[in-house]
Amino acid sequence: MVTIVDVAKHAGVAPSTVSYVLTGKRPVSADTRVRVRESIQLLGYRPHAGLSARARTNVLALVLPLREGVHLPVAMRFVTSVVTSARGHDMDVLLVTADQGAAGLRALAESGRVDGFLVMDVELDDERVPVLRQLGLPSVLLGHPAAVKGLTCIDLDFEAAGARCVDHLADLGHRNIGFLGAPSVVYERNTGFAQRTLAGFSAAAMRRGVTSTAVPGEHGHDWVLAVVASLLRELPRMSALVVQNEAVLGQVVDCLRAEGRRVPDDVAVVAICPDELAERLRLTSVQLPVEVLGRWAVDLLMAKLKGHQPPALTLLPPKLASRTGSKSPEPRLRVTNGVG
Amino acid sequence: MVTIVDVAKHAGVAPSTVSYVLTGKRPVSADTRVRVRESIQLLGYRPHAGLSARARTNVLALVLPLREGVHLPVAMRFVTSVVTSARGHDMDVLLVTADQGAAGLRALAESGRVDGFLVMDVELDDERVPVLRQLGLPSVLLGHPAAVKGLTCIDLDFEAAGARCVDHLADLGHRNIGFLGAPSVVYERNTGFAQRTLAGFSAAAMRRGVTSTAVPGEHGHDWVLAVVASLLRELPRMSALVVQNEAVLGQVVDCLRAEGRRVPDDVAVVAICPDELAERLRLTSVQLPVEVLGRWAVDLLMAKLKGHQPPALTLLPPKLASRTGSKSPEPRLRVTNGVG
DNA sequence: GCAACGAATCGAAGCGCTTCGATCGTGATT
DNA sequence: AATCACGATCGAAGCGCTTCGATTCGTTGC
Repeated sequence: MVTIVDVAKHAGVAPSTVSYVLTGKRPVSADTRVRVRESIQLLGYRPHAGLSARARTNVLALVLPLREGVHLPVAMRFVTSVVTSARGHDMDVLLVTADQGAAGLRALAESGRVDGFLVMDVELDDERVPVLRQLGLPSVLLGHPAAVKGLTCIDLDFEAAGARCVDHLADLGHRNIGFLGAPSVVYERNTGFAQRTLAGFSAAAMRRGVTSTAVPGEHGHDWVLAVVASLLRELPRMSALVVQNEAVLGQVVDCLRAEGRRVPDDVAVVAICPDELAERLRLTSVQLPVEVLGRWAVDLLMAKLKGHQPPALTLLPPKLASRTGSKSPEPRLRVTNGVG
Repeated sequence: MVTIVDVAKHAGVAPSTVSYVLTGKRPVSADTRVRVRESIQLLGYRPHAGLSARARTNVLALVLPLREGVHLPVAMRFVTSVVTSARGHDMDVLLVTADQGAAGLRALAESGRVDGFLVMDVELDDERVPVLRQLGLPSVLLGHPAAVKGLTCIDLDFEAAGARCVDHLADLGHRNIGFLGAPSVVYERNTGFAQRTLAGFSAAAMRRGVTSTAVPGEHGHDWVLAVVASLLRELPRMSALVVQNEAVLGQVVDCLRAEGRRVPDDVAVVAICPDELAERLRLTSVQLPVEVLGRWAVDLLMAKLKGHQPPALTLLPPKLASRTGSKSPEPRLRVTNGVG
């Protein structure tokens, strides 16, 4: 390993002089500066990251707490999208999955190992937000807390998404609509997307004069059975169900059928999930545009790195894809090409 | 800022003892350990990683060149597996997707940003291998080059996998077997898994006296059509086809059907791919145990970080899952729970 | 011609942490 | 009882880098 001392020796100066050439914290004569630069080049010296490191690392941190209730396949779609986008900007991605919370963020920022942060799974009152605000590094949130001032956030408009489901179903004549959401831990954590969807759903139900019930959706087959049963008990005339829970979506449909309800004839199911999943199960859905969100988030971060100041909040309007009428033939494998 | 010295003073021990409690590199009596832990807790001490050159960064680099022919969904399954395993060892993952080759590896190692390397998409004569050998940092290859001495590699035994497909089909009486492989760029790069599978396939075909033809499988619907047509032309009596190409697998089956061949009645298709995909298409397959490989790779790397010297090459025996006989009902969503 | 000045550079003392040889108690072995 | 062995702990020497007071040395002002 080439150290600053090696460079100093080679250039015939003191290590501190090399340091000053690197940091520019004290004036160095043009002559010496050139000589030191040459030695650095020649020896292939790279300052040890974390100590000097005011230089760009070309690494962005994707902070993704892998905690209970996070649906891994969907999370990984985000990762894929972020990684491929980052690649287009010549950036690598540090996947920070250990949840050390705000302290972890600060430590990472101070260690100088990354150029910026992409933060996922944001809670309404997230403890990491104040830290992000005062941090020297730029950051973008995938999802948004209650107060977004001074931040840069991008998210699907989940409130509108929840409302959109109700409106769609109410337009079709449904008067009793259930809502099966994320696992309860997600609500207990006050995770933004879950709370907002529910709020949008509830408000729209009230506005449209629709009777509704909402329940969280725990994982595990027995739980799903119980949850579906309780929905049917609480809302006997339930003719439509909105599901925001990728992990149990398929099981929910199965359970409804096991209870003797035809889907979608007896119970119309609308999912809020990535398109592919809804496509496979042939369910009407509000699309969760994972790829767009991931790419956009990276673009926003790169813009901030270049010194721009993008808007505090970018909300994508929800899009509903109706899949009731046309019973397509056997679902087909969606083919994704490798990256060229 | 709370330093290790503060903790040591508070606990009434030497700083080195605190360090040993933290790293576990030397035994510390249970009594002392508890006391030190309490002081750490009480003072809110957070070790400042990255200051000392020898400090662990708790980051492992997952080197995954995102180049043509790499199938992203499968690659991301590896990433998922690696990330969740790494999480269990309190490690984060730096996803290095930029293909700067050997130079990039060296730069990364010298920058001191990672503790070790996990290298994917390994070629038979990979330029990165000599660098990995002389690097100070431990590394594990997912896949293996021609010469593995001094390395640590883990891989599915693709040669056996190729042979296994032939044996299975030959046992069923097939005498004309096609092989549809990865895109041709993958072979041109001399990527290990592709070359080995083909070698195993060919050798087994010869051994069993089976007529065979092998073609690479480019992406894009028109290409697939052309490739399938050419296979049927070259091997008119082809009654079985081995496919090692996740990206076009579904299309291949579609094209065969479009050509009037029933699958599996006229043409038995055996895939080499992750189980889930084969399950969805209801195809017999040799399983590509992505999750196991990823987890095992991380375990190997952690073992090396602890100073152990695992075997140079670990090969997983291929497992064939037969899915012909039982036509299961409508494919069901495979549910994966979030991480708890 | 000599002191004062300031830019350029040096040397050494840290930074917080790891690591290694040394030391200090034990209990077990002769 | 003296010795040994060994686990637990300490002290000090680094690690690569920054930082700051000190030291040059060529200018300038008088």
